[in-house]
Amino acid sequence: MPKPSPAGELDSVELENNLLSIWKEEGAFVSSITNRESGAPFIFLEGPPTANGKPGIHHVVARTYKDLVCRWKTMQGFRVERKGGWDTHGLPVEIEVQKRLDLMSNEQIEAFGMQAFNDACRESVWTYEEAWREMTERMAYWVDLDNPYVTLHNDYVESCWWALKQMFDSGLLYRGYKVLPYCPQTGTSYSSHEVALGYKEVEEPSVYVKFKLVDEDASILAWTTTPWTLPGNVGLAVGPDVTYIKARIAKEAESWDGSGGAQVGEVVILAKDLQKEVLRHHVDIIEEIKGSELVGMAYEPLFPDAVPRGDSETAWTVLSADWVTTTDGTGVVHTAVMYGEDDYNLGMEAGLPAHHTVGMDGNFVDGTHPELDGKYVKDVDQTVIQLLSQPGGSNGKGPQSGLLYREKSYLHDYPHCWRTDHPLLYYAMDSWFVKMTAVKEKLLEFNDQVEWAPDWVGEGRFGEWLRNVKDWAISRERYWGTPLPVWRDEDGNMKCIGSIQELKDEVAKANAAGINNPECPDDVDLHRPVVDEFTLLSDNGKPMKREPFVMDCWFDSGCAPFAQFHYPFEENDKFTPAFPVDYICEGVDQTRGWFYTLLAVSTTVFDSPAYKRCLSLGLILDAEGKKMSKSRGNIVNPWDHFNKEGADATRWYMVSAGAPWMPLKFDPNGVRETYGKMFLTLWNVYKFHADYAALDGFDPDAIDQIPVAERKDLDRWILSKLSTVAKEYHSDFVNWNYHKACRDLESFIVNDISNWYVRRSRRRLWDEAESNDKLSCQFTLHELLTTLCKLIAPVSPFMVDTIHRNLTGSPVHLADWPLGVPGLTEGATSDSWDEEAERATELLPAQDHALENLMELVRELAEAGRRIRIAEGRRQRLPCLQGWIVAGPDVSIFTDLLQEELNVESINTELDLEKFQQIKLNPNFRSLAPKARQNVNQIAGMIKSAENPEEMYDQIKAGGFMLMDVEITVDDVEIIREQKEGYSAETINLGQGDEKVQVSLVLDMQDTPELLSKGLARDITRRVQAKRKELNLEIEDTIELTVQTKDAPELFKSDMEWIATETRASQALFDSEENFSLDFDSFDVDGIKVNFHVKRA
RNA sequence: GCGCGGGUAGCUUAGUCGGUUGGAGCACCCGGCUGAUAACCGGGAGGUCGCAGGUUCGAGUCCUGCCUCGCGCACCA
Repeated sequence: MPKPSPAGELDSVELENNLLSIWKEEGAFVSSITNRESGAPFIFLEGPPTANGKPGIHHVVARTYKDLVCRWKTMQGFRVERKGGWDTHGLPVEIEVQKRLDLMSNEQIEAFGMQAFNDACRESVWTYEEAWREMTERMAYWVDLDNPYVTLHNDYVESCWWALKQMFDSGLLYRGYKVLPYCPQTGTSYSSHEVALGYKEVEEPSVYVKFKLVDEDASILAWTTTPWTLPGNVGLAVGPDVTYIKARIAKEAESWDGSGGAQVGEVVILAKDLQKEVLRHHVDIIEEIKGSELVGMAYEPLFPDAVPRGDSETAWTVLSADWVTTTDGTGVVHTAVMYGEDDYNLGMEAGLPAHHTVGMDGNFVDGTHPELDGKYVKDVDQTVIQLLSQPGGSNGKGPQSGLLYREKSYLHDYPHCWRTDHPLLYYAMDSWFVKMTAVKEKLLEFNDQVEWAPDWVGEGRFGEWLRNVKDWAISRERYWGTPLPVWRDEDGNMKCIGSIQELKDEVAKANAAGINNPECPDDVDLHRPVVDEFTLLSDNGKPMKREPFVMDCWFDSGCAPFAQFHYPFEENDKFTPAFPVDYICEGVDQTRGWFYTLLAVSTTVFDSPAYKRCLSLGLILDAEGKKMSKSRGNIVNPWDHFNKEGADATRWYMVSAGAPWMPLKFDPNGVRETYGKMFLTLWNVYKFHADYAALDGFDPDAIDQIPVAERKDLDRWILSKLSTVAKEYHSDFVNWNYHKACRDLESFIVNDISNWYVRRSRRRLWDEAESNDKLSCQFTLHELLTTLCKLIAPVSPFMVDTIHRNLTGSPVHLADWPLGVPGLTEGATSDSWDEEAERATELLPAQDHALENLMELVRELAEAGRRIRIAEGRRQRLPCLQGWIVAGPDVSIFTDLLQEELNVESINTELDLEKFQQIKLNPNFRSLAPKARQNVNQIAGMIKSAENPEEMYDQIKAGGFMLMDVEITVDDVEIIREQKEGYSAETINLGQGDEKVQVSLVLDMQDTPELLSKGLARDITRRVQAKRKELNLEIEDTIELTVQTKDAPELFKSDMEWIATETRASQALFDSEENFSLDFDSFDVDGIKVNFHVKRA
């Protein structure tokens, strides 16, 4: 190791920028990996961000946690390769481009040209790549951005195709006709995780409609919140076990809002439980009927021309469905086969006609009703209501009062398009699915194997999702994405293509059969429209066209574990040992996103989990607790902090502010605090060491190192504490409690190292002569700092690298974790994550708990002394003649230290407790309560208010002491010692339970001429030192000092000499007369005026 | 509506198995200390521990209900 050079002044931004260029020059990131060539692999997988949005502070949070775990594992000896990644497909990209090119419909895009449109998308995804790269580098997130995986690359897409083919071959990929949330504006359906992005609360008209029975003069009431689905009605569903009533309107309603109504004498049928909710008329109940008795009854279609009956026998009849409840509506569910999932399933089961009354454009198809045809469904709610309300109703077969019973506005959350805000329509359509329901048990089983942080995300939120798993709708009626590689002929024969080679072969086969295909080169672009141009040949010799869909872009990212390596087409040796991955980390919003799609793909393709550990991060909010979003304009720009406090402070703040999974309220002031407290303090501790080490030519490799056992108690104490803190820090890391680790370490640096160890050691290094004591201190600081650097490095990698390099000559990122390098041990695996703590702690200095406890007491005593002085009005610089420490453990090894801290001439241990103390008894509820039961409070009161506690305690010790028939033993009371009145003393309590210690400090308050002289000397010295600093004098400069005091206590010669030495005065003149001079400074001490003058010698 | 996680001083938060006096930091006020930094130390002020019940000798902590915020889920018609 080289000898340290002086630290210099801190400019954290400059320091970090310097390091960034050094790292770049050295290839630091790469060498941190090659350095661990022989280590066990630890596999991290980067969740790909999309670069068509600007990076914000929330990305810095996620990248910090990714980085810190990877750096930590690297230091532990693992080989941690980190490939970057970009998510480049999907609707967000298309929408962005559509906005820019003003192409707001599919027709417009196709008119513009699919190739040109996709070219624009391909370009758009890199809009902010540079910004991402700069942010990533500046924050020191070490990830390979020069060789990332990119979801739009042919290699990546080919791997996705391969995965789809695996699903296709195992029957998990299927084409279905299903009701899906569909946006007529973007012309595409959505998967459940996309739908979840767009729920909005809206108020809409809901209607109660009469369905006139064919064979009876009565109507069944049904309710719907989507009047536009009524023309498509082909059935009514009732619960077989629900009780319904047949009721006759008895008299006119008293008041009536809106349209609809009923005449006296009309008969309606609805669930008994909902009568009060629904009916606005007084009715006579004719009879009660079971739902099952209603089944099979026929009713008049509302819009007779809208849906052709076909060969359905059940159309427009009452059907039975056990999911019907009476929580809302009428207990009768209006069923429009094409516009509801339950409706569709019931319709298929019961044989209802499946006919669309609404087109893909969201408009009613011709032939529905003259007043509705061609109109957009959401625009004609009122028209539907009017048609129903007219006399006889929309079909003319209803009662004079019409077919509308009531309308009511209804407030509910309804899904909207997450890109265009357009309300989604549930719409039956062709779509492709992955049969996730078939592997549900596997999903649950694999999820159980994942170590989730926090565990409730895995068990609760994610587990819940998996238990309700639905088939994954993966096709999109869009342009920019991985094309669905399935070709289909007119008979429904299909082929799924799993590679470029296979595509080429099939194209060649088709060409041979006379189909005129465009060329299909090795680098054929695996995107639309290129792949659409190919017509393949089915086994029956018929032409097959590609199913015109692209994949849900979440499917792409779900393929990342293998597609990043172009598996199985190349780099097989890379993928196999890297799966499942060890660690992923993303925002909790990815639970249903990436966390799910990874598992979905790995389960269906590899029958395996995709990741072993998942850290799910909380959302990031602004300082007011509001979610950060572009629209609110409350996004914090990371550069505001990178350029001010630096990335170290920003990262440390984010990690220490709270548990990773808790929402983080990002407070810019918190970053400033972290900088001021943690990093400035660390720097000054380092500076203290480095400056003196440089001055003294300290050599950390010197052979005459002083063994820890031979160093001062103060040194042994701080080193012991270092071990204790480091172990705790490590174990917090293992348990994902990074916030706790960082908070404790910060407190150690500020309170223990800086405010106690360094402050108490300052004079040791001032000593210009070489001494064992000074060396002990230097070695101790050296060891402290180098260990701290290693502990801090994963979280905040900059400053500690500078420090480590200066102190040891090598970068901290190649250093070993102070608690061991299990990744390097023979036969290690990444799963030994938890086991290393045990094996490697002997690397740290020896722990001495007794010494740590003793120092704790000493520090408490020092604080108690200050409190006593304040209470007595005795200033700190005026020494006390003597002090007594009463009771407690032997603190004699720290007597000198205490004398200095307390400014007491001599500290004595006093054995005669009685002299200063009296005792008090306090009840110990924990042991008293079980036997005293309800009398505990009375007994406690008696103990507390004992007139003579000493006597009572003696009786208790003697045994058989009873209070309210309960025997009180020594365990039931706690002895509190407090000072007797009239003493300048303070009692402190330390420890808990049996280890509880009470120690008192008593200070002598008398004044003597010697004490007054010493006190005055200290005050003068302090003022002169301040003046020296004010005059910008160097530490080694000497001065000429003049001091004038009048009516002051006598200043003894020895104290004058002391002042001169302390202030480096080559000449010191003490004058008891006041000769005012303008350039003299003056101050008051205990009512005495002191004038002084400092001049550089 | 259902599920998960929060609600503790003006702000950020700790609080173990229920134990009687709920700790810190920031900010504020007073004092002290300092050749020690944006530091440090002591003291003060600041708390209906979201609300209401319950269990208990005793509840921030356990139970029930409610309010509220966030997230997730949900077309239940």
